[in-house]
Amino acid sequence: MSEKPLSERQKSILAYIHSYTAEHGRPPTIREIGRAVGITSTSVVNYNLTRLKEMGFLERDADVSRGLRLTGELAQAVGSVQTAVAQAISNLVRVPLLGHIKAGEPIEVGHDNFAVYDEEDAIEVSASMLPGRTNDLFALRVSGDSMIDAMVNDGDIVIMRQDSNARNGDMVAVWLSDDTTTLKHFYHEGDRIRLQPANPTMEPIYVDPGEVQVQGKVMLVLRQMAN
Amino acid sequence: MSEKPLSERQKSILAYIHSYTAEHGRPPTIREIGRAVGITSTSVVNYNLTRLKEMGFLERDADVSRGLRLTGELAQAVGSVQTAVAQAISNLVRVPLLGHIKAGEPIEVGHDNFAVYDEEDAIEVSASMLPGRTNDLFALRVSGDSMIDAMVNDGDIVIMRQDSNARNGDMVAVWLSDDTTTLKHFYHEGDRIRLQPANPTMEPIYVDPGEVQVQGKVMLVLRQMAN
DNA sequence: AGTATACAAGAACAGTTGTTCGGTGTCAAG
DNA sequence: CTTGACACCGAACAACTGTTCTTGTATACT
Repeated sequence: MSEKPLSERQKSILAYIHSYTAEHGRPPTIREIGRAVGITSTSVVNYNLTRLKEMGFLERDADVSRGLRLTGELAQAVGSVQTAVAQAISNLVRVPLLGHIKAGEPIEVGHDNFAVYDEEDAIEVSASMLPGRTNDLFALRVSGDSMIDAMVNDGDIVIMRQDSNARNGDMVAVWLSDDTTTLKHFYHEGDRIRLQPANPTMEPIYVDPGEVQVQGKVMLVLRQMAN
Repeated sequence: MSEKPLSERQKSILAYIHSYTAEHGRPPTIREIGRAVGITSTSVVNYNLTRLKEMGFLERDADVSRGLRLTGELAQAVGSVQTAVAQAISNLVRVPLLGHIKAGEPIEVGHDNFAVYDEEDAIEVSASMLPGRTNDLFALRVSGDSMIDAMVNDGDIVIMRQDSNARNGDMVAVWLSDDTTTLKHFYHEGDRIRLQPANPTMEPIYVDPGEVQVQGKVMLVLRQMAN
């Protein structure tokens, strides 16, 4: 009995209930439906509503004005929506993809406005993976193989937080005085700085504090394998 | 005029409209409000509704049953919500974090039901980074340094698609006959298989098709640098 | 033909619902 | 004390709304 296809009339009734509810915040009356779909008699609307209810498309509260509500799609989208939206939106961070990071160049940060929500080039990540503030984050795409000692490949995306003060253990993007940019673990050791590659088989390098300029702190590395 | 505090009665009216709408998918009638708040006369409810409307807490459609709707919070949460939900949810993929991947062990996949939406251990990623189906994805945390030749570090998270048929160029998780699991680029070459490390400085290995078992296809690698 | 079923239309009914109007009590300003 | 704004109550009204009943049409099946 549930295999019968919906008639055009029933489809437009469902569509009208959907749009009307979305627009007015309440379900339409039987006569409003009839007027919209082109039915002069309320009984015909009622007939089709009963049919649609039997097919499971909507629920009805007897003897209650506007006592109908769509099941599934919209019922959830109106009923339990505030929680779903709150969770989904609050857990989703949109990080602008601002440029590239290459070995021989400083990091190019196009504009300094990080509160971007409608950009096309952006990376969406769960907020649970990015602790702290989420408004001073930006993403860069790695160009070239020069970062392989940091376990970062060509094409990888690094999400960074703009911060010129690094703490011990942080992985930072540093611009060295020899015009190279690398990603290394940062350690203050007395009057010099140890830059430790992420790859444990590789040796650290030691530099003077004046030779390094911390461009930002790496928060997350993303690598897409398939497109 | 807008600085007057809400009376207890008005606050409970607003609360009732909110909860009633969330529960039934339609605004309450004047008499339903009166019954809930403890007002016997419909005119008093109407009086307070007019007052609340003047204060900007709700809108009213004259001469329409249930013709009231909360402004702000709920009006948005009901009106423009389906688009927000559609965007937020459709762009957000929740990948279950099923276990660990180590060098000396096959991949352990706890349960074979991937349609997990309420698990605690899950990774949320933008759907734009995960092409194709999103229901047969799972995530594994890498243990140990055995994957450094695949540019994958200890603690990294790999998101994989369950797929035993690999195509040339795919990065796959393979279980070799010597009881090691590695991540390599997969290439069919005649009657043997070439497994190419992601690190371009490392040499490939060649194996017989019978010696490899493809556990899945790597879609994404995640590395959290800071917690 | 006869029958059953799905679909549709119009009318009428009864309960619901927003609105309005007269009246009451309180409280502070004039 | 009087006045008026404010909050409230009860009742009545007219319009709205869901339901039901009767009738009609078209199609398929026996």
